Amino acid sequence: MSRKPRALRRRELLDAARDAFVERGFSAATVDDVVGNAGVARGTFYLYFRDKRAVFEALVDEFLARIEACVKSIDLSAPETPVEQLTANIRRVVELALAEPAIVKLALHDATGLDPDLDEKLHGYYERLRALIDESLQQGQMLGMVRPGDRRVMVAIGLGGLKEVLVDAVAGELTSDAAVITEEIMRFLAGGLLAR
Amino acid sequence: MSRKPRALRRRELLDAARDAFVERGFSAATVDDVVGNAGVARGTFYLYFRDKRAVFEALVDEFLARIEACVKSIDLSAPETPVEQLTANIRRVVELALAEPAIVKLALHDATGLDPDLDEKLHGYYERLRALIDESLQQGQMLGMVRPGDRRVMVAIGLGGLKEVLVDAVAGELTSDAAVITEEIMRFLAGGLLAR
Amino acid sequence: MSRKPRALRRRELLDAARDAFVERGFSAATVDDVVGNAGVARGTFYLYFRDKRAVFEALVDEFLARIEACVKSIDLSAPETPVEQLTANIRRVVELALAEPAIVKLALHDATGLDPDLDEKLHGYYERLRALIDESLQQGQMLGMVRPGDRRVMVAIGLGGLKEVLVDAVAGELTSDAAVITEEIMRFLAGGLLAR
Amino acid sequence: MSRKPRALRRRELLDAARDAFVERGFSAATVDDVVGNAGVARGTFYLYFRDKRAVFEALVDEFLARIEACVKSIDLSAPETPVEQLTANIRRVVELALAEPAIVKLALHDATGLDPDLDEKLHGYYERLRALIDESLQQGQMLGMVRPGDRRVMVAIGLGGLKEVLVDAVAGELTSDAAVITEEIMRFLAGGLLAR
DNA sequence: CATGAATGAGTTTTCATTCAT
DNA sequence: TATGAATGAAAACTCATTCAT
Repeated sequence: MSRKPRALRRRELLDAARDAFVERGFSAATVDDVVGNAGVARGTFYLYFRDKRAVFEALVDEFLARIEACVKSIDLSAPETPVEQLTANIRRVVELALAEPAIVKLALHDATGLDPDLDEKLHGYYERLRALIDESLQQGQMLGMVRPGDRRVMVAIGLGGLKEVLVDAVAGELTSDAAVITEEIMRFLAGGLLAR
Repeated sequence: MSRKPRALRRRELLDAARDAFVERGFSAATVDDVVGNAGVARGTFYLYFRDKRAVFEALVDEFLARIEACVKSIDLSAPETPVEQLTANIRRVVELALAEPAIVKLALHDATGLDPDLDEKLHGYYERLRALIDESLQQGQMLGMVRPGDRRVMVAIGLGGLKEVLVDAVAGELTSDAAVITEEIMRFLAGGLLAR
Repeated sequence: MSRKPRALRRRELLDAARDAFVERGFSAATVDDVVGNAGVARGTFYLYFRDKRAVFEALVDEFLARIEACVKSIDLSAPETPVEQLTANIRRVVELALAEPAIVKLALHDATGLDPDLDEKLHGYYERLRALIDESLQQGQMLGMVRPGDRRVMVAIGLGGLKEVLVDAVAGELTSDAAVITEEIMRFLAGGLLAR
Repeated sequence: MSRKPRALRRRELLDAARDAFVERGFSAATVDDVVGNAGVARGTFYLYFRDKRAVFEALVDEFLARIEACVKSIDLSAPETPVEQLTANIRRVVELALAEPAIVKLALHDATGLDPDLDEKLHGYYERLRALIDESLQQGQMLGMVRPGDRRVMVAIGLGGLKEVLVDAVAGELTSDAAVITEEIMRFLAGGLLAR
């Protein structure tokens, strides 16, 4: 009926799908739910996405691209100190997550174990993120700014901790103050949990 | 066919289900896969479990019970120091995870977003675990052994970090040496990542 | 886009449809295939044909009309003998078939069992063709040029044999020499298969 | 509901499918039509056949197997003459066709152009039948019992004629007397159509 | 005339669950 | 207890056709 520019209709379907997935979970949500939310006919969905998995993938792609855009490599020649740059990176990620709670829930919480292909894709993204962080840690270790240790384990803890914080934050179980969360994360990174 | 003690048959079905779920994911795995693995007829499954969700729940229950059994409250009057007790707790969890990789994958990776009821159950478990850790942290803070800070964020980071380490470890992306993993975790808790 | 004379556009669509139907079969071929071959938009198709069946029908009509044009009634007062006239008829049909293999495949091979209306139409054509041949046979019998016998069976064998020869010929399983095929058919009609 | 032996249920579904296909044509008939005829639930169909094409294929297989069983190789050392044996072959085929009109309609009339795989299968069957006949003709030619000529064309005419006769016969457009049809076919083979 | 976005009825297919044997 | 045939609700997906632009 209402002829819309292709990109706009696609956007509507993405948003409708996001809502449907958040509300019912990816498996339980049906294409019917999605088109119902979008207010279009069933067939229209397939004009824009091959299948249900494809929308999900597009949503995740979109979110991960935005996450990646938040993370700038540490620049030693910049006026800000490396720790300041790291803090800024984390803060941007936290702010993005708080601004897009629905997608965080989807991408970090619901996206795994649904579909082998999708898992693989997510795995690839994580690998890239891990590599990025690993590299920074290595640089930091060489400069004596990061303590020595098994970097893969360090990355895993850091990334896992960050993910859980984000998920909990958007689930409303934590403060919604990005500054507080960021500061707390930095304290963890700087000194662990134990007093000395 | 072969009349087996009820408990044994149930065990076989649980194991068969675990394998099926790990291989194909909970949604994609069919009851047929499960009974196929177990070598019994379809109807038999329903003599032991109400439905497909029930086996999954039983598996998760079982695993979480074993996790909880690993975690002993810190006893200040014990001969071991609190840090030694914490280390032992973490080490037991890591060893359990490495011994039961399939279940880790299921419980920590796939169990989420499938079914509102199940999600709630898992959430409850996590809440209990969180409360346990939170309590310990509080105690530690009062004793001056844990630095001050927003405990909920501290718990989230710690738990998230631990989960990710376990998932990565069973995925074979990390060392399989429980001692190394435990030590690395403790260093993180003790001093964060940054050198000083 | 390119405004073309109506008849030309229609011709393009007919050819595009013929190709699509030959390649994928009538049922499997989609209107999309047709307009794709023709290089026009989907809607354009419906400016020229009521529906998918209509193009098919138009193609079959066209072909049957050309077949009928090949077949001239036997004229006893003509300078050529009846057998010569019959031979010429058959030869023209064979030549047409060899010149339009795609359409032969469609009209004789695929056209059937698709749609009751279309079936009826084809049946009507065959009836007319049968009647034409039957009439000639009757005339021939009266003149003593055709042996006696159940004319309906005779027609069926002759028509079926001719169809099969044409289908096989365009399928490349027989010689493509119209003269040879025609001669062989005439020998069959003249003396059957058995030696004497 | 009504538990039946597997083979019986399968038979019922085959018969139901045959009826559905004859009534509506293969493309138009739905799995729903089939299970409706059989009086079972939709899912039951898929317990016995992979899909719609599979039942059709099974029906055609069955019919062609029966056709092949009708055709005995000509045995020169038998007490019956070769022509008598040929006549008996043809008569058996005609009788089978008259006894199973529905399947004749399907296998000879509706089966082509629906599905490339199915077409190929049918084509294979025809090839075998053709080879069988070709061989007999060759033998006959060597013995001087069959006149010389392009055997492939001869086979095509014979087979096409036979098919058309059978289709017309079961369509009620010809006599239903197997003896008459057989005799008429033999006269055609023996002497063609033209008097001499 | 031409376009192609939108429609939605119509089919196929899967699979958790039941229940007669 | 064990079996596995049967069920049927539920989804995904296709595609001929329409119609606003």
